[in-house]
Amino acid sequence: MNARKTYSISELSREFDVTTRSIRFYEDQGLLFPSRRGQTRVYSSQDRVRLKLILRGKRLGFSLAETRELFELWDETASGSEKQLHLLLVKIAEKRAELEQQLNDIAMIQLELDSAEARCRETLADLAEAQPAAKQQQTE
Amino acid sequence: MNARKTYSISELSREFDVTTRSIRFYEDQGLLFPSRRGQTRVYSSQDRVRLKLILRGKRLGFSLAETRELFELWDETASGSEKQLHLLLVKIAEKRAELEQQLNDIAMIQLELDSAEARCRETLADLAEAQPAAKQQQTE
DNA sequence: ATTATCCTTTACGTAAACGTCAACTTTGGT
DNA sequence: ACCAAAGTTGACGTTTACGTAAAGGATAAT
Repeated sequence: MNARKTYSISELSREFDVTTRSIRFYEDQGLLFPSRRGQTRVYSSQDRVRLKLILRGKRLGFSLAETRELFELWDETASGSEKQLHLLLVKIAEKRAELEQQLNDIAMIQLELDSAEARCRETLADLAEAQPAAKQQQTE
Repeated sequence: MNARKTYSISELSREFDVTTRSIRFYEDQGLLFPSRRGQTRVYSSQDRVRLKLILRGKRLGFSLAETRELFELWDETASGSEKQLHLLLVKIAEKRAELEQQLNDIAMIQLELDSAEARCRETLADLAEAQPAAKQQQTE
């Protein structure tokens, strides 16, 4: 029922634009556990989702260790004791806080970019005025 | 007119919770240019702003090299040729795109956290039902 | 004057996240 | 049967972003 397609390492490599070396490294670090056909790695759609999450985390500056920790806590959820579950809730709250901080940072940097762009365009306008109609691109 | 306070390296270190080692390293890498009183570094409020930007960038996973590049382009803006200015606009657009991607990533991860938390709470509820009133904290 | 506290440079060490061979094995296609 | 393509396991190299002394100069307080 759950999309039972499987993937080779190079398929995933191409799809997510990441080297096979990296994918194997993530496995080394305990983030992925593909099954094997002979000695060849076979990735399930679950593995694929995990890889997607790893890369998403990376783009946000999460370390592989952090991501792995979350994976582990998540995996324990099924059989988790009450303590484990509360711990996971705490971790989730922590991540939420981090993301809030990042949203804040992004908003601030966007403001910086706004003003940088404005100043940049002003300077360009000044140049255009001092040196009128030198080549007239699509200024309009 | 522009808040002319100055800062020592340890002041900045405390304010932003970053080691003096790091601050000096950022200078090494061409991100900061404090003036000197004798051989002691003296940071202006401009330098302080830059440090803030550096750290903000770091939290978003920007490398020091990337941040430095932006600083350099920005510094060139004042005396910039048309080409330089257009280049800066391009870079600004690139950064905007990155930030968009990050916003996307954050939104996705927030969804993941939502569902993780929900499942976690469900499991906890199930436990509470199977093992009723064992210690009754503030479940309500 | 003498601690104590900052600050400095120089230099070597390190952890994370891969890149880059090298040296095989496996496998699908002709 | 055979070759090229894809996959495998080491093992060592590299970059980034600092940590960690080591050895000494400058300054403020006692």
